[in-house]
Formats: sequence, structure tokens, C-alpha cells
Amino acid sequence: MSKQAKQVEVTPDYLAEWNEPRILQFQDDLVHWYSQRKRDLPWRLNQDPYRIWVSEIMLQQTQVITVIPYFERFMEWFPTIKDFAEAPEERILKAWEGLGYYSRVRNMQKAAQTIVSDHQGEMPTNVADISELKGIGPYTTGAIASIAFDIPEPAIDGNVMRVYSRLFEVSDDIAKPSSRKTFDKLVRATISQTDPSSFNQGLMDLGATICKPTSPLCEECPVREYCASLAKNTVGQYPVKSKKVKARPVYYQAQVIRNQKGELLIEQRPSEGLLANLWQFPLVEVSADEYKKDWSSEALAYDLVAEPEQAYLSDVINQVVWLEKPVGEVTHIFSHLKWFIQVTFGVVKDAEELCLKENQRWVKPIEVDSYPLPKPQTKMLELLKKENII
DNA sequence: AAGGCGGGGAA
DNA sequence: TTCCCAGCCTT
Repeated sequence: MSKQAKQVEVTPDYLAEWNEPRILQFQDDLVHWYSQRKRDLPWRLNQDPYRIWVSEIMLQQTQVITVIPYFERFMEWFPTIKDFAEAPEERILKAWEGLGYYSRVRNMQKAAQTIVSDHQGEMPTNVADISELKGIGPYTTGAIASIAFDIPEPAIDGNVMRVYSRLFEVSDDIAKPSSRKTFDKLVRATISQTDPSSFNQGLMDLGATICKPTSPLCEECPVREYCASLAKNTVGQYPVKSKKVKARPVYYQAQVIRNQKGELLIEQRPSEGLLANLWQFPLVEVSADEYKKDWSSEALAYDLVAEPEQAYLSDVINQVVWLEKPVGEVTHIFSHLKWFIQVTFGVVKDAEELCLKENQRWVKPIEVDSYPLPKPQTKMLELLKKENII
């Protein structure tokens, strides 16, 4: 196989069916839809780069409906870039009060001061100089360049990645910064050269009103006939986006319990939820404080006070089991949880008097392995073997 | 590459 | 109530 062919396997050729006439038609359909249906917004009155700049900074992480009154007041308070550059910080923060991400307005003022000192008070008109300004990254550079100066520069935000991931069935994880390259290539290959302003703003409006994160209105979409995911009925699978939720810590005490026949107690997890129906040594969730306490053998030497015939095992485990020793710790990270497990080992004095729960049973140590066990449990087994407990 | 930075609207 | 949204700077 040639090197060229392998390359195709690795990198999908999203544009294989997009010849020049099709690209031009796509641009025309989007731009035409925008001209007919564009939202009436105060920063769309003209092509004033200052107004466009202010609006784009405000619109980062902030919805249009929220921004509008802030934008109007901002332009009243600071009619020119110079006015804004010279304003006291207290004043610019007051103008931003309630919008959040306050470094946006501080960075914007630094950029305004740069514009006054280095660019005669006018927003520079080329991509390189625009992107040098504080607080103006790749997205805002593209937005200002295309909307204010009709430069065919992509303005790739979450909306555009969502639209393009559906249009071309792009499976790149849009949560990863590296995925921007894929979308940058696709937008550069398809952006209108004759009206990049309407094209980019059309994408923005499309993402906001039609190609929404949930419940997209595909039947109303002006470019539905170009959409690969709509054709394949996979719209709901795009965009691919990993959630970077921090793994929440959960603390357990695991109770490895042996009866006088040498059997170990295991139990089946509930039929729903995490690790449904898998088996485990009984786990008891404890608070972080409880978990972090000194768990030397002395601290864990519980009294043996048994009235077992009235009790379910592991509900009153501290009373019916004498813990010989703490064994060690096992940790395991799930996508959203991090388990910390204190492993303890004990012996039941008289197992016959214990009332097992429906989902619990005694099994020979050699048989534990034959049950489906979650990873943390196999880690526990390894630990127990290493410590010569079983 | 990953964490920090707010607040609003939808589910 | 919780979940989802997501650009730029800093480290």
C-alpha cells in the first residue's frame, strides 16, 4: 500500500464530494439565508470595528440576549476606543458588572491602550496585528477580520465546530484544543471569498437558532442538503465532546470477611447504576473525614460484641467481626469518580448465626475469581494475595 | 495540555 | 436543583 493511501485511511477526506460548484452553492445558500433571516442586533448596524470588537468580547461565554443591554450602555459610556483606553478601571469593571469573566474587560482595555499608542487609535486591519492584541485569540481575530474588514478568515467557536462536525461527520473531540486544526482546514476550504462577513455570521446564527446543541431544527436548515450527518441520521452523535468533569472522590471501607470454614463473603451490586450486577467484597461508604482518620491496627481494633441473629451482616459489621488487621489501600479512577478503598480483613466468630442479605454469599477463596468483578475488586484480590491473606 | 475564570438558560 | 455552555490567558 502506498504512503498516500495510508494517509487517506488515517485522515478522512471530508471534502471528497465537495467539488467547486458545490462549495460555491453551499456558500450562496448560507449567505442568502443570512441575508433573509439574520438577527437584528445592535452591533450589526455597521462595520465599525470597535463595536464589533466589543460585541465579540462580550459574546464570549455569554448569550446574545444578555449582551445587548450591556453593549448599548458600553457604547454610551465609551464612544471611542480612546475613551475606553483612558477610562478608570473601576469604571470599566462597572460597565462589565454581572457579565462575568472580568479579565475580558481588563485585557480589552490593555488592547485599547495598545491601539491608541501603536495604531493611531484605530483597530489594525490585518490578521497578524489584530491577533497580537491582548484578549484577542484566534476566534475573535477571525470575527473582527471577517465582519469588520471582509477578510476571509475563519472564526471558529463552539457553534461553528458543532455545525461543521454535523455537516461532515467529524468525530474529533471538540473539547481538545488540537481538534481546532481539523475545523480550521474545513472552514478555510469552504468559507466564502466574496462575502466572508455574511458567511461567518451566517454560521453563528445557524448554530444559535437552527443547529442547536440539542433538538436541532434540521428541517428548517438552509444547508440541510449538504449535511452528512442528517443524511445518515447521525446528527445526535455530533459533535463528539468529552466532558472534563473532575473525578469526584468517594471513600469506602472494604470488608474482606472470612468464616470458620475459610470462605469469603461477597455480594452482588444492584442491577442498576455503576457496575450493575457485578460482585464485590462488601463496600461501606465512609465520609472523607472518617476515611482519613488514623487507621493503624489499633484504631481499627473493634470490640467484639455480637448479637448476630438479629442483625444483617455488614450493617453491623463492627459488632460481629473482629478485625485482625488493615490490609492496605486500593484506588481506582472512573470517568467521573475516584474511589479510595481502605481494605480490612476480619473473621466471623459464628457464621451460622448471621443472616445474609439476598445478594450475599459465602464462597471459597479460589472461587471469587470466577465471579464478574469490577477492576477495584481485582486490585483488592491482588493486594490480598500479596499480603498472604488469601 | 490543563486549570481558572462567571453567569444564564435549559432540562 | 443540576446540567450544559466554551474563548483566552496562564502555568
